[in-house]
Amino acid sequence: MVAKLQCMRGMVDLLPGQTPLWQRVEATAHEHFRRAVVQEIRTPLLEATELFARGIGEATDVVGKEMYTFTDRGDRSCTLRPEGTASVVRAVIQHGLLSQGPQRLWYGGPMFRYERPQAGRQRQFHQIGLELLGFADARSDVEAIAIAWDLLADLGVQGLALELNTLGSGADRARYREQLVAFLQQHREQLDPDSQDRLERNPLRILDSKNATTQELLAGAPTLADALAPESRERFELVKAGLAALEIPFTLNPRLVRGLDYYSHTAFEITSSQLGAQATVCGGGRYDGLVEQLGGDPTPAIGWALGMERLVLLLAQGEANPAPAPDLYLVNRGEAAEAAASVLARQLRRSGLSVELDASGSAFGKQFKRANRSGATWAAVLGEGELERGVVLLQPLRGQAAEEMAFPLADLAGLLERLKPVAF
RNA sequence: GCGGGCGUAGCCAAGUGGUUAAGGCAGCGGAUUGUGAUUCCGCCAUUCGGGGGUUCAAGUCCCCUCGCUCGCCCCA
Repeated sequence: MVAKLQCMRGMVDLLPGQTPLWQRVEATAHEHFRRAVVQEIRTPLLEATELFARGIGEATDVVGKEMYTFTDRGDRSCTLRPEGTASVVRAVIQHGLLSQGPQRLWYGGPMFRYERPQAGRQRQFHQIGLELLGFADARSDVEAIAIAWDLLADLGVQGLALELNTLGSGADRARYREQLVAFLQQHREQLDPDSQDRLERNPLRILDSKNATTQELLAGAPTLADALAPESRERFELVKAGLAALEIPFTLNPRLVRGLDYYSHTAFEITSSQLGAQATVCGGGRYDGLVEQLGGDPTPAIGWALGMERLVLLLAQGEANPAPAPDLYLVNRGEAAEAAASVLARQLRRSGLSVELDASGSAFGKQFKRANRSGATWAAVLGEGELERGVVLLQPLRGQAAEEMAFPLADLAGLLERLKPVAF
């Protein structure tokens, strides 16, 4: 036997039992975006590596070690997108969309990161994301968060928590970064190895460390909140007040530091305790500097990304969807009758019914067995006898009384009238 | 990249060195050549993720490797 082929590590197939749930999530998201007047944008999966290097930040793990990067035949360095924001911003700049005013955009689709897979984390994963570009007001932060919150609530996800923090302006962060590094340098030996490493590369991320002794040490460290300029502080108060006015509950998490470089001011995560180690369902924040950093005019913006796999995990509860039952199962046998059955199946399908046509040519008993198991509401029988009489036999499969009715093949309208109310 | 657990059929699963790898579900064929329940009968792993080794003998022990899984890191 030839060695079995299987999909690559960290890549998964979504089988027919799972796709209905994905479709429901996507349809719900689309509807929420429609109501919020947010338009879809689709960008290529493949981008020049430089886009992510410049946009996300060289110091981040995503860029440093998780990207699917390769050289194409034209010797260009290409990367499979590890997230959506950089591409959206690139497209917006490239096509001058902001000259037409602020943009309210959403995107969806696969993202790629070369990581070790675990619960709620794959190498190819899917995100749905929102980007509001050209909006500076704190109310846009509130609106972005509210859209995510309401979408998740509408889907029926239980046990979610919104965590909120502010990273301040770029100037605030630079100031705080110095204070933090100065403090931590004095206690360098007490830091865990990872945090020591981050002291040079990305010191703010140390705040997020799960190491217990590092966290004890941080208790005495200067806080980001204290380093905020008054305007930044006021801005954050407005965001909190806006969320409170919408009755969206949140908890403040001063250690919430987004991993990607481009965030500023509002940062948030929506998490679930039921997800294991990868608890974040939705993460986002404000990124006022990114558009300019990628070559556009300075533009304030806020956005978030929602992890589809994690969301589906929360909704699935291990339940697989059964195969959908057809409205009608068409039993047929005999050369001429089989040909007529194909025609009939097509006519019925054109009328909107779901019809399973038995193409096996097996004995009637066998076909009926399959008809019954298909879960169909009706069995229709078209054999040589029926064809000669120009009728099709109709039999309800749900009830025990197997009342058979003959309908003229020519009178398709009458047949449909009989079928539709029950077939639904 | 690092650490723990696990790989027997499409799925669940017995088997802890001794002759032919239980069982269940699903599937397929038949009993029933024009009618769906149930039942009954038959079929469905020359092989235990893959490779090497130890042994008279390996699904069972050892090594390597691949994959899955949970966690670290990181993030959605």
